[in-house]
Amino acid sequence: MNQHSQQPIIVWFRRDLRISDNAALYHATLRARPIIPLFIFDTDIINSLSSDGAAFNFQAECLQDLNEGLQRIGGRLFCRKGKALQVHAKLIQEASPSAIFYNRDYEPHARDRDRAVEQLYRSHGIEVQSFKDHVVHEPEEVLTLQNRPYSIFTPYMKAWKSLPVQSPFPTPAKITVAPVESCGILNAHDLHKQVTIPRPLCRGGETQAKKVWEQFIRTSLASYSSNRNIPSIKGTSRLSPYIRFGCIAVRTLYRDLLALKSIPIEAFLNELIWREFYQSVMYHFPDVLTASYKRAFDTLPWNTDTEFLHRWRSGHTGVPLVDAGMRELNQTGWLHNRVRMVVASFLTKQLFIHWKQGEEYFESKLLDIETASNNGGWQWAASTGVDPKPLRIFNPELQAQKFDPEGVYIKTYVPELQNVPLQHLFAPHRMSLDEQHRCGCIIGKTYPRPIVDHRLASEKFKKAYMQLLR
DNA sequence: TGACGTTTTGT
DNA sequence: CAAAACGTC
Repeated sequence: MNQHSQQPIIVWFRRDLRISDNAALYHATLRARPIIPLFIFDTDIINSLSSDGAAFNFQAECLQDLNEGLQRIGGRLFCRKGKALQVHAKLIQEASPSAIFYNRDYEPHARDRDRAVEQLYRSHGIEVQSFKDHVVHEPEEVLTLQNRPYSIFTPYMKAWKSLPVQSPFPTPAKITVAPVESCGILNAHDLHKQVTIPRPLCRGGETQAKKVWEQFIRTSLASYSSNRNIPSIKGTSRLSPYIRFGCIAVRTLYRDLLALKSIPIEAFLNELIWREFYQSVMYHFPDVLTASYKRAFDTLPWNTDTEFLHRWRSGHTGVPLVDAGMRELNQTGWLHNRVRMVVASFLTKQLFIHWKQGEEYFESKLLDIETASNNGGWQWAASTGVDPKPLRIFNPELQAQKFDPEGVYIKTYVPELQNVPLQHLFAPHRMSLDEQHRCGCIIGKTYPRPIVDHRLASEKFKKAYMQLLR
């Protein structure tokens, strides 16, 4: 081999912390050159992200598992800390790479960063290759007949399903690495991030992700469409933190789903498509990240008082299902999707607080936070986004009756209501004083009175919203 | 992945 | 007459 063929290829891992079905890693191994598997603790991202330390610990677990995976195929992971561009500039000097491979990210700030990095490498005459990996179909691939992006889900979903499917990429059997200095895997403590989430939903890593996915298929997928709405049972896949960090490829999920016979996959598949729909919305309409898609709604008389916001965040609104949800979020870094919709509807349409406030709080707490899905979900909940629907205002009391009929979920997270009889559990403030004393739940004392009246607040929001529609 | 009031249906 | 279906916001 001549000198040139020994020049390594950098595989830059970002949101694809796995060795199986990884487009960039797989394509790099086809070149039969040494590889530098690289992860950067990007100080620009770390400083701007409000994520709880638990998310950084989760990331560290993912990186640990990735390192072990790479070791099994003869390699290892190299980590650096710093501004991405500077880290790359230094690495170019140290390692004289022949190419850099990475998987594409569709967030505006990530695209800016990647453009700058690409320019840097090209200015040194180094090959740059990026790959589709974070989604099954990219924002540029799912377009109308006029080559326009979709802003309505159903036609998007139909177009998405009509596209040809890429098979998963095989896991490399063996790689050779070109060793460089590494700072080791940094967790929340190392990065000076405070951990406030006491019981994170799950541990990170490709190994865990595979187990969770296989168990979901085995035990829960068949009943997904009905059980996914019940927050007290594990009816959903709970894969979202793994998908966010790329511990498992959505390509693999899609292939596994299509291979299933006699299990209905539509409901679950649609959730994957919703995720890609919002990736597409963010990519084509990046302004949604700073303002409502329907701009007029930003002029509604939003409540800027912080007392309600604090009570919502901490789960002390006096509305049992809302409080249970916010406490699940605060304690585990995850929240059941049905309850996400309920707490989001409550913040925006009962407390009349702008969805940006809720989006920001979710970003700070959720292990599974993806900018596109979070933004899309919040704008959906606030009825300010794409995919127009009639104004929907959730009634937390009815939602609880329907989806937590035994009150199991509420009692798990709101121990103050432990002994409240079921017929009062969803509206404990309607108990008589006698009943309150009998079950040891004193409204205004051991559990708050609801901070808003659902009916009044709904009518106020509906009126303001409808006025803008004209 | 609405709520709610009204109409129709099934027993 | 309860439950399902429908229509409207």
